[in-house]
Amino acid sequence: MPGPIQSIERAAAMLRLLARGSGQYGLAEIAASLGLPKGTAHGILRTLQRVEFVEQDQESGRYRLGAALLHLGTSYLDANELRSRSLNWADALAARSGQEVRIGVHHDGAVLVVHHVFRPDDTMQTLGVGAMLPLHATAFGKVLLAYDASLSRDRELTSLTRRTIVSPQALERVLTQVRASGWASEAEECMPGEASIAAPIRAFGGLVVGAIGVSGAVDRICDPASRPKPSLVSQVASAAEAVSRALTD
Amino acid sequence: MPGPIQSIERAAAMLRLLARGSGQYGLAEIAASLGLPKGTAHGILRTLQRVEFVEQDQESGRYRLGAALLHLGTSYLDANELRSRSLNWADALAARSGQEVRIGVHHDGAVLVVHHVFRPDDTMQTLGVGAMLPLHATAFGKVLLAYDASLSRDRELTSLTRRTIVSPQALERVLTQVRASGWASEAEECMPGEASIAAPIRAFGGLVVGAIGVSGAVDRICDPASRPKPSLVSQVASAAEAVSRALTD
DNA sequence: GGGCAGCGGTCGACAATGTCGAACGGTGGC
DNA sequence: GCCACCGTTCGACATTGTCGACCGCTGCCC
Repeated sequence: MPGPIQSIERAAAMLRLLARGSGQYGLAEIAASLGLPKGTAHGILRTLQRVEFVEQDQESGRYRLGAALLHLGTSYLDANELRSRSLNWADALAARSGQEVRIGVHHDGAVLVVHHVFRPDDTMQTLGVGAMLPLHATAFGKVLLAYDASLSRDRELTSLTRRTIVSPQALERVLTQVRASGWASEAEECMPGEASIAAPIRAFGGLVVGAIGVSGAVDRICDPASRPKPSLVSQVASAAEAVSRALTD
Repeated sequence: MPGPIQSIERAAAMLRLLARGSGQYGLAEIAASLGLPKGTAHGILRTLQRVEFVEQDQESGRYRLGAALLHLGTSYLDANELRSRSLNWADALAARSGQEVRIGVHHDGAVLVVHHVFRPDDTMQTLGVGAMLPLHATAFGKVLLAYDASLSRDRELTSLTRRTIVSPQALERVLTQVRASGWASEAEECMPGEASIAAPIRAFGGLVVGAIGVSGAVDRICDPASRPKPSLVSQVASAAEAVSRALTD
């Protein structure tokens, strides 16, 4: 069996690099980061620019991601069956709970948000779709970790707040609890002052393909002892079951 | 000067194809659409799948866009300076006008929406960012056409509603009017019952780099004679000027 | 003001890769 | 049950992508 096409893999690596950090890199930086000669990197960038996957800043000469990717990303969402079948339930959960709602899937060692409903009364809206959230420090991520044995657990657990779980043993205990209860939560493990609750979305045969849940200020999501509010847990679990049924019809 | 890298161009064409229509295609369809032998198309798809730009449905064997593209699309937005500098003004325009607001740039013969603010009281939110809108039948598109001589005008003008402008001469007269007034509008030219108003966002030297505007039900955007409401025109023009100033600071 | 380092970019020799025709097993429709 | 067409594999080889050497330009430092 022949291997993958080298120049396409290199182009993809280049795009991933441009999606990180400052989002703008010079030719020499890109070449160095990917271990490629400048001539090679330049040839790939010239082609990516021609297909509008990359743009070059006229003044600084630096490269960044191009507009064509936005359309491809949106098209991915439009065709994403999990998302299209979950939309109504997600909106209903937002309306009933009064909290912001997300649907996430596992992608590249993180939670990729494929749908995001704002809190109905928020005016400063930020685009949550496309964001990558940590697996170990969000309720969404804990759900995905709990039910997907293929996900790597030997990745180092980064401390994001004072409450982030960084011990693999402690995380494993939490995941056992998630499997027992059928939902996950976290309070101020990802961001200070913020909490989340999530439950698994299952496809045929019970396979977990995503997570749906709510998040927001910790005093809206949890009681004063930082425990998730039972009414919210119930609403999230119901929404997850409804979405799962929609997926298997 | 050597040409572009063929396999990267082919991969990009494949991704663009998968962004169209049903969003799911078989190998033979993809090969036929791009005029490639099946073996060639398969090699490219295998690599795109490996880098998660493409997924294959297990049951049908068909290919679709992959999750990695969503993250790249979002990263493009995060790094888009026009968008980041416009966010506050767009939100302010939405709050003041009570209408949904979009910011668009020209991309691939259409208007690419890079920011979208929902009407504050809408509950059924659809993701407008990443959508491609027609140039000739939206206020956003007319603004971009009016001020960008490089945009092709010999593309056939598709009729979308009974009111769509399909005559190049009629469109040119409208664009002359847009340049004279400094803003554009349309009522039911793109979608029945919908109207929009937009104004140009200028960078250094007056170069038009995008358009900002409002859209919604025609009776909210226009008077009973289908003319745009002067108060909305004024608000859109003010927001466009404010964004333009933010871009040149 | 001059020199130098490092930038983005170009070009062509050639080694390595990507191409693609032929063949395969599987599936669905008639 | 047969056939057409699917996705997939494989290997010969022609073509392409690689990349070292070199370029002009710019900014910084002495």
